[in-house]
Order: sequence, then C-alpha cells, then structure tokens
Amino acid sequence: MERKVSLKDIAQKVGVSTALVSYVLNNKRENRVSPELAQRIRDAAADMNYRINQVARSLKTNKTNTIGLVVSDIANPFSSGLARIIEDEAEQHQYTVIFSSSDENARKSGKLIDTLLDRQVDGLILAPPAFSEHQIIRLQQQQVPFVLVDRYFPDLKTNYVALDNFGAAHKGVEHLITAGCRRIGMLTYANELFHLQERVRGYTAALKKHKLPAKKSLIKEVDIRLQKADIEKAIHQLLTGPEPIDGLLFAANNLAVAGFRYINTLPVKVPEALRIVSFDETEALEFYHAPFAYIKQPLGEMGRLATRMLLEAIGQRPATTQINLEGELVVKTPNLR
Amino acid sequence: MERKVSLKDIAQKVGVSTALVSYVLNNKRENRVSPELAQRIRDAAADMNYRINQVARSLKTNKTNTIGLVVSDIANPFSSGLARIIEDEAEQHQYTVIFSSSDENARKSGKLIDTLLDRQVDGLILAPPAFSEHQIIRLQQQQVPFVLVDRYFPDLKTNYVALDNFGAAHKGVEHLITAGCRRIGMLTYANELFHLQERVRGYTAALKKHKLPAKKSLIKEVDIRLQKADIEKAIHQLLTGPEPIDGLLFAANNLAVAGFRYINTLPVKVPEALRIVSFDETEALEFYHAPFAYIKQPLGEMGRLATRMLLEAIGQRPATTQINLEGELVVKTPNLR
DNA sequence: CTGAAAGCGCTTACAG
DNA sequence: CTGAAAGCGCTTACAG
Repeated sequence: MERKVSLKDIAQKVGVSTALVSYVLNNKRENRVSPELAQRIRDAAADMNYRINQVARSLKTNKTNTIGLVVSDIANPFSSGLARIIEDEAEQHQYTVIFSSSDENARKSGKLIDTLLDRQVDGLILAPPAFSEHQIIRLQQQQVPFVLVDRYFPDLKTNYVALDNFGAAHKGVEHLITAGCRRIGMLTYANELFHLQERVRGYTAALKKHKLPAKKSLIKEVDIRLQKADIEKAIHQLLTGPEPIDGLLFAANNLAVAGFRYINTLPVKVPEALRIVSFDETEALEFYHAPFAYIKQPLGEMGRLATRMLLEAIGQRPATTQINLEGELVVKTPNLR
Repeated sequence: MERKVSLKDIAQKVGVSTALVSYVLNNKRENRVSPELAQRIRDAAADMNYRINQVARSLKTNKTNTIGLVVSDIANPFSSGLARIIEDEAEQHQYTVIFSSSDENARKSGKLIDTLLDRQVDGLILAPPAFSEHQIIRLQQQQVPFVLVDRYFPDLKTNYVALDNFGAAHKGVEHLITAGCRRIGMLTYANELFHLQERVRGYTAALKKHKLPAKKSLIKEVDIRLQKADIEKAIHQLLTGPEPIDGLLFAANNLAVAGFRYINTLPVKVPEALRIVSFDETEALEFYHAPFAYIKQPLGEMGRLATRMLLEAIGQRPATTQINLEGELVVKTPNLR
C-alpha cells in the first residue's frame, strides 16, 4: 500500500500546525481559526484525499469505536441474524463490529475475548458458552463494558438480553395441551447453560400446572455435538413403549430439524398422532409438509437492545440492565401444494 | 475500564528499558539478554497480567492483522457460511475479521470500504455489488491488497475466487435436457453483475448446443429486491401460453425459495410436468416434497482460497490470481415420509 | 553487543 | 485566544 496522507502533510501544505488541522477537521474549537483558513485546510484535505488514521486516533483517545462480538457460530442463522442487527445498530453510532465464533467451547471463547481486548475493543457482546462464568467475572473485575445475549448466568449480576425461556417453554407446552396432547416429551441438549435449564423448567411447570405426567423419562438429553444416532434413539424411546408420547417439545432448532428428518421416516402421523413445538424459527422447515408450532425469538429487539445497552455502558459508569423478552408462539401451516 | 499494564510498567518493575521488555516478550534478538533476565521479565509480565496493546503496535508497525470483509448481507446463509470459513482461516494466521453488509448497494459498499481502510485493515475480501467497479479500480490505484469473492468484473485484472458460473448453468441445463425437458425457462435477477450474466450465457449456450429454443421470452428477470408479485407473474407467464415450459432454472437461492412457494400453489406437478434446477444450496428447501437439483457452490474452498490469496497479497508484491471453481450438481430427493 | 532514542499519526491540555 | 509540545504504547534502527 502506498503511504497515506497525514495531518502533517496537510499542515505543511497549508503552512499551519498539525494541531490546527486536527481541530478544523474534527470541527472542534472552531472559533480559534478564521473561516477562510478553515476552508483552506478543508480544501487541502479534500485535494490530497486525506483519510484519518483511526489507529493513531484510537491510541491517543483510548477509544476504537469497535465492538467485539462472540457468538457460537456465525454460520448459524440465529447468530448471523443477530450479527446483522448488531451491525446495523452499531453502524448508526459509527461503531464497527469484529465477530468471532466460540463453537460453544469455553476455552475458545476465552481466547477470543482476550484477542478482542488486546485489540482494545470498546466493549463486548457475548453469547457465552457453558462453563465460561469465570471469564465473565474477570470482565467485571477489569470493568470491561459487555452485554450477554441469548444466554446469561443467573448468579452473576451482569447486563443481559435474553428470552424469557421459562415462559416460552411454558407457552409452547400449553399450546400442546390445549390441542389435546396428554403425554408430552421434550428433547434438549445435555448442557449446563441456564437458558436450556429454564426451558426444561418451563416445560415441567406447564405439565404440573395441568396435572399431566412430568416424569424424568419424558425428557431426553442429547449431546450438543448433535449425533444423528442419539437423536433417533431418543425419539424412538419416546414414541415406543407402553405409553408413547403424543406431543413433543424441541429445545432448539437444530434438534427440530434433525428430529423432523427422523420422524419423516416413521409411520407416525404429524400432527394427528404427534404434535410438535420447537424453539427458534428456522428456514429449514419452510416447506415442512405438516403443521407444527415454534417459539419465535425477537431477534431484532434482542440485537438492538444489546447494542444500545453496550453503547450506554461504554459511555458512562453503567447500571446493570437485565431483560427477558417474550417469545412469540407461531403456528405454522404447510405451504400450500 | 481500568488502566492496563504497559511495557513501561514492567520495565520499571524489573529495572530495564521498555525496549528490552519488548524484545523479550516478542522473542526477538534473544541473544541480547541473559536467560535469567529474560525469565524475570517474562515472570513480571505474567504476574502483572500484561496484555499487549495491539493498537499501539499497529501504529508503529503499520499492520493491524485485520481483514475487512464486505458481503451483501451477513444474515444470508451464503454470506455467513463464507464468513465462517474466512474467520477460521484468518484465525490460523492471527488475523481478525471485521465484517459489513453492503445490501447490494454500491454507495454503501463504498462507504464501508472507506471505513475499513480508515481502520487500517491490512486487506479486503469483497463480494462487490453492481456498479462498484470504480471502487475496485481505486483500490488498485491505492495498492490496497484485496480479493473479490463470488463476483468479479471481467474487465478488471484483479484477484478473485468465483464459481465457473457459465459452466455451472450449462451443467444445470444439460441435466434438465437429459431428463427430457424440451422447453426450459430461466428466472434471474435484473442485474448487471457479471456472475448473473454468465449464468444466462451458460443457460443459453446449453440450449443452443442441444438445438432447443433459446428465445428471449424464456428468460424472465425480476428486481433484486425480490417482489413476490413479480416472481409470481414471471413464473405464471412461463407456465402458461401456447408453449409452457417443462424445465426451469433459478439463478439464485432466494429466487428458488420464492418460486417454489408460488409453484406449490399451482396445480403443476413437480418434477413430472416441471423439472427444476436452482443455483446455491439452501436450508429452506431441506424438506421440499419433490425432487429437484441444485448447483452447490464450494463455499469452503472459496473462503479458504480467498483468505490465503489475500494473506499472500498482504505479504508481498503479488501476482494476480483468478480462480473459477466448478459447481457441483446435486440431485436432491425428498426426505422420506 | 546493548542501551536509549526516535517516531508511528493522531489529540488536547497547557503555556504564553 | 492560539501555537507548539507532550504523549498515547509500542517497535526497531542506530549510536556508542
């Protein structure tokens, strides 16, 4: 790359100090210079195609106008949808976003956070993986501004924006009950993350409220690395035996997609014999042949709120804001054909 | 945020110059210091939780180890899939990625590029929108390292990694012909982008090769903003009239999804009366009830090659590399049910 | 061989 | 009021 034009170059050309050029181009303390001189400086800058070096400015001002974003996988539509919202909201405030994917791995997430902090990001938006509390605590100690999204740790007093997962699961299960289901199973990940625990809690509470069986055997957990065989086995167990389920709650979209793929190979009729509710919206089920329902997360609101909360935290000594958004229950009927 | 520990702090504690601390921590010119002293410096750095300030280093070295990525929309699976590959490849080389979405808008793309350059990114990976040639030319003049992905401008001698769009369309159409189609239509975007033109050219060439009608009226163009009504009208026109089509090529995944949605409402039978090939893989068609084929782009290869080419270009005075990858024709049968 | 100085490109507190 | 200097936190060419 060829050497760029600096403030010094402009200053030399116009015959003033670099300080004055800086003042003029940043529209600061305008009164200290005559309008004519200011215009000459501006013209020179334009002539020479001057562009600020943000790195130099950042070093001096201790501000990079950069947000670090850590999601589980940017290729996952949930993450990339959120990233897009954050990008737009950040851009409106002249912020730029560095993203990275933790793959639900606490060690990786720790490394990514370090890298982002080395780059002096002004703050972080994180979807923290399981077992990463210590990283969050460290951020608090270092007084790094950050906001958690999607997940959070109930024992830590941090900013976060997440779904009301208890309420959403509860709502989903009540939908199944209203539709006539009496034995409702749940498929979730074997994972410590609080938001998944909340979904189980909401599921259980809804069953109890309606005096339906809430046995342990109705809840199946599979490894988060999503082994096809595990999912098939879990669903198979729920559907066979003396008391097969007639309703099923998937705790995440990936589970639903893999689950539907398997259910399609079975003789069971959806929704007549098995009615389904899933968490998250997913494109993959766009053309599913049978009706089902899902909990739609307010991605836009989540991303916008998280970004705004972060920018506020960056701006001042912040209070802690904790938001649990309501999930929308969407009943999907098949595309006509 | 609390003040961070700097090299100076370490130097004071150990009683050496900051220069020496820098040398030791960067493992440079090791011989200039005794192993014992080096260890004392390292220990002090660890004790004090020293973390480098990359902004300061970047100002001095004129290198940020950052790649700027501009895609059309990070929320689009094609873009986010590519972003993920680039992230991983970049990370292996200690590079970080700033992403932004141009929304196929040349003006926005220009602004984003400027912002990225102001932040002194070491290079750019771009999926340039239509009418952005001048920006690309400017980058060449400024000798900014960059690689185009997915799209490129045939008249510009730039690095790029793209699909062999002509070949892919040709292959798709021949698939339809082999399956017995005799009147094959195409639905594409009204857009100047070369890669779309190439798809039309491949479509036309395949028809001509097999002496099938290649009339203008068989090619329908719709606005890239994807108005549902436009797409429906276009498909309706292709399917009615004296000579209805029996084969259809969609030039992009979004067109295919919208198209399938409409086709589902029609009495036409897929694939018996209408056989379909689409560009790009898309989750949305995961559960489509009828067989169809699509051109799968080698996303992984595209992202990895683009990143490597960029890193090479950053490293040295580069030669121009232009790569057209082959698309894979995938014949998809419905998930059983 | 090694220590200390210069300097990257900005911003802004401060002296005059 | 305004100009010139100091300094952000690093790296590395260079003097001794």
